[in-house]
Amino acid sequence: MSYRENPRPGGRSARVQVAVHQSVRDMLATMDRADITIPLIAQRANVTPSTIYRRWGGLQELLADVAASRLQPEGEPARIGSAREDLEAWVEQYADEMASGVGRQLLRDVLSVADGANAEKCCTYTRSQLAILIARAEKRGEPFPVEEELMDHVISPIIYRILFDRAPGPDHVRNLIAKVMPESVART
Amino acid sequence: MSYRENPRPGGRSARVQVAVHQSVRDMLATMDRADITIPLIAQRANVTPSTIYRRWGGLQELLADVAASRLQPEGEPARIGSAREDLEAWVEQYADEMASGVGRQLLRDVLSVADGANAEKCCTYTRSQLAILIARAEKRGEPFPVEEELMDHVISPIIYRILFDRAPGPDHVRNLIAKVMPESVART
DNA sequence: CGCACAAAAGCAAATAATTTGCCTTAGTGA
DNA sequence: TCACTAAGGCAAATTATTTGCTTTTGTGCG
Repeated sequence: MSYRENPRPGGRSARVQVAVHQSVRDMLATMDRADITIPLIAQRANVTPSTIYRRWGGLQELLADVAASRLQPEGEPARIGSAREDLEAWVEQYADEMASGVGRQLLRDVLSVADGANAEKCCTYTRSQLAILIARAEKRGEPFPVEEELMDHVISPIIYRILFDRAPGPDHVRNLIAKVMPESVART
Repeated sequence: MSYRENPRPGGRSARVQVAVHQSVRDMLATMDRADITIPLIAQRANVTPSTIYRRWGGLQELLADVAASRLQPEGEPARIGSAREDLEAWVEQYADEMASGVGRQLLRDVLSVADGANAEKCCTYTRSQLAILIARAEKRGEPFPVEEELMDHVISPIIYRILFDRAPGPDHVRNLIAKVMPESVART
């Protein structure tokens, strides 16, 4: 009565997935999210609603799935200058993206589903971007915080504020970074 | 076509609210959340579904509302010993509650709605508990972190991990606290 | 005290979404 | 090429949601 596993690479199943995701992205971009319904998505993607219900379960799950794929980073963090500068640039962009209306909504979508798989995915994406920055610093011999510190003391505060409070300003973001950089331990 | 403002103190409106909230709590405690529907809640609360739809808008909003009220702290942080000990005890309990299945779900519910009012509420609750701890420390002349530091470097990492990753263990929580305590600035 | 008013609830019909059983189609591998 | 299987289509049945209209209930005023 319901069959959704991970689709085989090139089959019909995969095409449907792409069409449905695309349809959702289009709709998210052009209409009010409250007006998005599965029958509408299905129509635009040229599939029947029952296909979507069987594969995803419901609107929330579908939105979470789409959101997770949109939160996947598109490339490596830019190379600006020192490892620290790279980090600052990347984090600032990350914070801006997540704090934007769209970003916020993606975060909510990803979190609103009981199955934490999508949320974990997006944490993994972030870690892997940070890992790249850390590797660069190491290669160049620059002192740099470890991943855990960055996650706990830079990423977490940013996301927490975005989700529960007001988005952090650029100065605050820079401050968070300053605090975890190995040199600047001194601080009251 | 829809009338939901903040209800007058003692009226019928307030009674309905209590009944509906109660009904939701009961159901959350006894059944699978996926089986909870507005018609069921309405039946148990002895109101009609349309009342709920008009007052809350939908299931997500109602769940978010109930979740926010359940996240409200019930009393002051316990007095254990030093300000730091009080903080440790409170944070540990907080982390445990939030990391539990129920807590996690409450967080998700509160976040899953576009209107951030409920999420902000729960951030405010946390701040006010911390403020109490800070005030105690000040009164006793014990050195203590400021609110912002606690929010950014203790609460945020805990909640981030709970939402996106694995729940932090008690040792990690203690570590986070150790880092923000004014004495223990020294650390690589 | 009782009356008029307004806000919110009830009711029920109309609409829309979701679920499900059964059938068809398209990929897969022998 | 053929049989097999997983996934999609279709349509009927079920549920949830919306909405117009009516009724109830608290509130404040005379």
